[in-house]
Amino acid sequence: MARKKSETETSTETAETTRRAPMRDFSRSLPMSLLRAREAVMRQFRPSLRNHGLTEQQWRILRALTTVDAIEVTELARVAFLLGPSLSRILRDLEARQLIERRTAKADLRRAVVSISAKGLKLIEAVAPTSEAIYAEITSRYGARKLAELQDMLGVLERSLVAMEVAGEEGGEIEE
Amino acid sequence: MARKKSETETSTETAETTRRAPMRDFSRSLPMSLLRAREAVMRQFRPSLRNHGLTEQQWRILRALTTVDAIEVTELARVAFLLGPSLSRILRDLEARQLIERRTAKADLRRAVVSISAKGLKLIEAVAPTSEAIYAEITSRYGARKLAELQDMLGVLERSLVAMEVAGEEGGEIEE
DNA sequence: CGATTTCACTTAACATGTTAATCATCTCCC
DNA sequence: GGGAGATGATTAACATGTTAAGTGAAATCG
Repeated sequence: MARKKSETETSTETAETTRRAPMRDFSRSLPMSLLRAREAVMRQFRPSLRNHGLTEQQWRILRALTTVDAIEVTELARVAFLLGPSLSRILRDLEARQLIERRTAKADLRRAVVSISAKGLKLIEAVAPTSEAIYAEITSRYGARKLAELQDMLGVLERSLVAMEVAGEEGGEIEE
Repeated sequence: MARKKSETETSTETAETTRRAPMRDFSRSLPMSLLRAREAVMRQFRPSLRNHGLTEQQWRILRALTTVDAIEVTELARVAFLLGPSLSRILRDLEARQLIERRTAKADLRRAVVSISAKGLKLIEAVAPTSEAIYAEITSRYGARKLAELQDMLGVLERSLVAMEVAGEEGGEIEE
């Protein structure tokens, strides 16, 4: 079905009639909804970050570092929601740009402790006003109450999915 | 502030007390909430896709192709929510694996038209049951009603952000 | 102790995200 | 109809996502 070549049309747009309707189910899936929403949000921030020579992830790391004195790499990965390998690379670059400082823990030579540098702090302070203005604009447009509600629902979703993972492993997957 | 070395502690976990509280604001931002929620969802699907040799994006493309007879590359990018360069690479690989077919439009030699192959369809049919089971499980755990509401809210957010972009450009950024 | 295992982090390898540049075609307008 | 500009698609270059493997140090247990 849906094979008709649309003879009543001007023909430069073949299949224009064929594709409109049946795609809905797919593009309305939960992963796609989340992806598009997040992309729409980040599209607001990226230009400003880019003007300051920062990627989204680099910003996340520096932003997280401003809230602590110092932090171990693994914990930083958890907080900034980055995988170890990504974090490793980014920290190498940020250190080369002298935006962060890294030292090894005295008690455990495996662990590295990271903190933001003065230069890094200055950069953050340069970006923050724009970022906060954008965030405020988003909040105002969407509604502060609704935004809080949305984030609550996202949190609940996240937790129910974590519970789902646990339930799927309780048999004993020790098959290495 | 918050510089005390925690002399009352066993000292292997320096800064353990320093970092718990002050991180909240950051990790509760809207982009982080969306990112974590989406990751929690995708974590459910990735293993199954991986078992069938598909990445998330390859699956999105094939899944989109099942809903149309054929589709132009640009339109496919829009529907599968991928940027052109990513799509280009993935289509090259999927074509090499004979999961899709590609031909050039007769009316406009710039345009390429893509469709799923029999082999691709078979693959989709092999993956779909597991995917749908997972989706059903998510729906059941989170609640169908709440899920629909969440997706509505995400859609509203997306649209209000698009409106925001337009508003930010209406002065005339003709500065090349 | 000392071998084995675990742990923190890094590298490696490949796939995708992101922006800019390139290439071929197509449109439009004179 | 021919040249300037627009358009569809790809390629290039760099950053990150993702999984597996590697490396060195610490914990564990015999």
